Amino acid sequence: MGRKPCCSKEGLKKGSWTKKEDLLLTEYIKDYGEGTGWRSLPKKAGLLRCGKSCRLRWVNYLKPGLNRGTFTSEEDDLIVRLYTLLGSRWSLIAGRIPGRTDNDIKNYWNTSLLKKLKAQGNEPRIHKSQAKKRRRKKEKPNVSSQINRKNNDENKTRRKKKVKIVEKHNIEDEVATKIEEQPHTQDFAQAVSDNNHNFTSSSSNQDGTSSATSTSEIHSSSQNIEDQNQDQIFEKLQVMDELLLNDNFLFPPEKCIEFNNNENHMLFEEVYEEYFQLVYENSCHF
DNA sequence: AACATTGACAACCGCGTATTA
DNA sequence: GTAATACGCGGTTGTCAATGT
Repeated sequence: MGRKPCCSKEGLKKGSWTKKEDLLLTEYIKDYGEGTGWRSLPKKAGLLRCGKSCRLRWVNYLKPGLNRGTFTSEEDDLIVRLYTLLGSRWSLIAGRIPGRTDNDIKNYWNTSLLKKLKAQGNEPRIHKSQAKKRRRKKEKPNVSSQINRKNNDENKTRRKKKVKIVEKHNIEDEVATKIEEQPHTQDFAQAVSDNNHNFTSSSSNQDGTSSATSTSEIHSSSQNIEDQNQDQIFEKLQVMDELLLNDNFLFPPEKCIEFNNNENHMLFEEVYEEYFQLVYENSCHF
């Protein structure tokens, strides 16, 4: 027994959207907003489409502020680095590139960027913890009832944790709390510095790979320490990623004019800068 | 000119997760 | 506490225009 389809397929239109449909959807969302429920939206808006289809059309094509121009080399670089760290978590990657959607980036990656990188002999490697997650996901058997039960248990725990975080009124407290939760990672800057120190014997090539030099034997013998450092850095990035997913942290400081007079602005700027510093300084080692 | 191939991107599908009844 | 429902994500497919033969 499979899951019920998200909507009845009978009488619903599929395929490319017409201008009229786009207009109906845009007008409806302009009047009532996005939060009215996608499932009921098509009926209310007078569309013969599945709610899912409406959401996709809005998010990927009609939503204001989307950047539909060609990808710049800076964006390419950022996508590669984020992919190396996060794997194919396109929505997370898109969240760091204003104006781009997950679908955009995914398509661009699959059709152009990956080929370009392969041609340069520069195929990115995903950080090992992301690779592990991927394997686990693939191996996971499809037993929905058991999983549902397990999920509900896990949901409960997550909800409790979430409530705990929401109760915190001060973002600074939240940052401090989350950092404290990470063992041996109290000082991000120090960790970056330590990490860089460990890699002083390595040099980044133009193609993004790293190569050992005169102290390669030290590098080799400290493999475990290096792994631990990478894991620590990666854990930090995950914590920061969680923080940056907070609405207040969504875009870079220069894009957040409303934060300019906000007491949290400096904190945001620091977290954001440190996040990207970590991405840039460590992605080639993952 | 006709057909085949390729590339880009829009859209669909199934699944996992979050929320609600 | 549980099952049903809704949402969002990532993988995949479909479509169409551009290019090659």
